[in-house]
Amino acid sequence: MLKISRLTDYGLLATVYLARKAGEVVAAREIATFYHLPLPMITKVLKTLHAGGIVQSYRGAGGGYSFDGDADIVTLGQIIETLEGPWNLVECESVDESGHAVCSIRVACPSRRFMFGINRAIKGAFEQVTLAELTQGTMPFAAIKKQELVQQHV
Amino acid sequence: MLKISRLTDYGLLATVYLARKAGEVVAAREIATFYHLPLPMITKVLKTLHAGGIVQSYRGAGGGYSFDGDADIVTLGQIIETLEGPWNLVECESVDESGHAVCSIRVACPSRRFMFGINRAIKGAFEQVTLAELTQGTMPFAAIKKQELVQQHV
DNA sequence: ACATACCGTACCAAGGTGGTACTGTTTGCC
DNA sequence: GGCAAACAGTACCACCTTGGTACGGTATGT
Repeated sequence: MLKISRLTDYGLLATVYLARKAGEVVAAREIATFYHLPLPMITKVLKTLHAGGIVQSYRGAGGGYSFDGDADIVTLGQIIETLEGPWNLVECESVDESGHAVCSIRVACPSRRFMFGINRAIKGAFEQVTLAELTQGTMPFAAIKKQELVQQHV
Repeated sequence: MLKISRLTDYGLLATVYLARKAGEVVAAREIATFYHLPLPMITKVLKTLHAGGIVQSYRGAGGGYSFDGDADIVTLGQIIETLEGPWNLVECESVDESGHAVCSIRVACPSRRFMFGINRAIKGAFEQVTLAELTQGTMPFAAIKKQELVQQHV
């Protein structure tokens, strides 16, 4: 239905929270209570973020998570990719376990090229928003200009 | 998972097929066999497209569907909106039956503004691709330029 | 030792999606 | 008139994803 999952949304909130306290070790519980969200959800998403290398984790008493990276380098796209996994707008370009194309009418498909392009445009939009901007709460709105980069993808 | 549903995909294919034979009445069966897709799926999606005013329908023997409009005016965005219904990237802006905001932390949410912007950017991307272009198979790639239209949405 | 807090995995209910079936209604044609 | 073609509407179902929970394990500071 063309929307990001709630889990991904939680992940963004958690990342922003950590980025706002960059370098500081914060327990998952603190984030959960701050946003009034169920703790298991936050921990689950933080595990994923850690596995993806977005945040660091510290075990044991006094442990927690922290964002130690550069908020100007980490992008919204990276975070979403980490949380949602690799995705495509349509299955056109997706392949199954054996590496074969999923879509059977792929070569003759009239919408594939467009979808591929829009797919990239959307990913590009996510890629151009940095965590720093998310954290600051400013809004460098990404507009889409047609014919900006006409590409005949073959 | 941030992808359009397969039904919507079918709908795009069907619309393009009709647009390529603009004015001509085509049976659903013809479209289904052309794309090697299950007939009930195609009929279902064509009903939706007709209900949304994208295509015309003709009942009875020799009936079918046809695209009689202007392919330069109909946009990909309109078709998707018809097929998927109104959507938002996140639930932030969605409201329940009584008109209240779904999201409880809405006012303090750090990602809302961005999501709202990206939401619009994506919709804008869809809106800028016309059915005519889809039909021709050319690809006016939509690029996203940051800071193109900085908007401080309140 | 013990409490804190992350790790891994498994589980479950609910909702959405993809697909099918069936009955009705309209219309062209013999 | 009768029949077949083709859309209309609705209901149904299996499957998968999603949101959320539970629980035992491990690391660590006091």
